[in-house]
Amino acid sequence: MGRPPCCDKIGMKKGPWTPDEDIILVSYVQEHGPGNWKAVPTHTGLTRCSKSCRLRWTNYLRPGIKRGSFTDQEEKMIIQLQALLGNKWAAIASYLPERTDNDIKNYWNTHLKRKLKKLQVGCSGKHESCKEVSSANSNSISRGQWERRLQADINTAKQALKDALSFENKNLFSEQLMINNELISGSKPSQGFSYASSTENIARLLKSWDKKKPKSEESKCSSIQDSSNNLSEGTDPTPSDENKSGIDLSESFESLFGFESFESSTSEFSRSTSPEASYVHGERKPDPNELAPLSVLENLLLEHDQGKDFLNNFSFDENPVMF
DNA sequence: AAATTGTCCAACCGCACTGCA
DNA sequence: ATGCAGTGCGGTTGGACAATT
Repeated sequence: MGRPPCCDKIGMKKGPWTPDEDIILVSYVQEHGPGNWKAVPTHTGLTRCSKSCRLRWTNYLRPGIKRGSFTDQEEKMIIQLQALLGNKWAAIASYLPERTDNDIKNYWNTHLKRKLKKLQVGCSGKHESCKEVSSANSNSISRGQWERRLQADINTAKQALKDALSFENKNLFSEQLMINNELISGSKPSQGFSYASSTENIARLLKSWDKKKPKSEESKCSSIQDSSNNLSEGTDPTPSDENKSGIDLSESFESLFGFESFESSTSEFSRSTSPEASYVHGERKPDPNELAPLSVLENLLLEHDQGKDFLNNFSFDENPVMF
């Protein structure tokens, strides 16, 4: 089966999007909502294929996207979710609603993969877990060992998610929750809010084009702007270089955003971080089956009542990830 | 200063999945 | 049951920029 890709059509433009195109696309989505991408080129006159339009919206123009460096918490989450889910970037991204699957995938490929490899080489089999990983990598691991390792990884990841959902480790999630609550609660008209955010994205883009800044400067600028788009003023979740070097922003979030209860938190979290959250962002259709990632994991987690700080205590040395 | 190498990330490609006629 | 159309997803690429020689 199959059909020729839409991008094969003659006359379709490829390559980087211009601010003009972005504005046209955002205006269209503002008016008609996301979806029916097939109609976008014909309605807007954009010489882009529908797929390109969807991608541009999903990965760049969509409101609520956080750009800039990943926080330690995000990094840990990605590592653990990758261990649990594999390269299911969309599924992983559903737990980090501010990040696109593309972003996470890029981050994994450019940073984490290398980092983890380095660490594995670094410990060069001294550590018990390193031994296992290296032997697994060289295919000399027995099936039993492999299964135990796999089970351990799954348990580890389950624990991570459980802790992530727990009251004690609410920091990262309170941040996400706050953002999504804003979207969900309808404190502002959902479309108006969302697309206003998009307009800001465009404004940012135009600004950077105007200035013709070097790319690095531009992205720094983007981070700042996006942070202000996504969060209350004065709470920049994007780690600057200083933040990377140890300043924990989660505390400031904790002080700013209280939690009602574990139940309400988790249910909110479920809504906010499951693919449905993406729907709120205007990215996807609501699909009952898409509840799967978090619901299944939640069920898994609820089966086990063992609890321990995982995310906060996670270290690469102790938790090598196979890939 | 110029050339080379490395890094990052937006965008593309192609397959898979789903819904519909 | 079948084929088509639309969309989602993961892998890959290419260009811009940064760092190094």
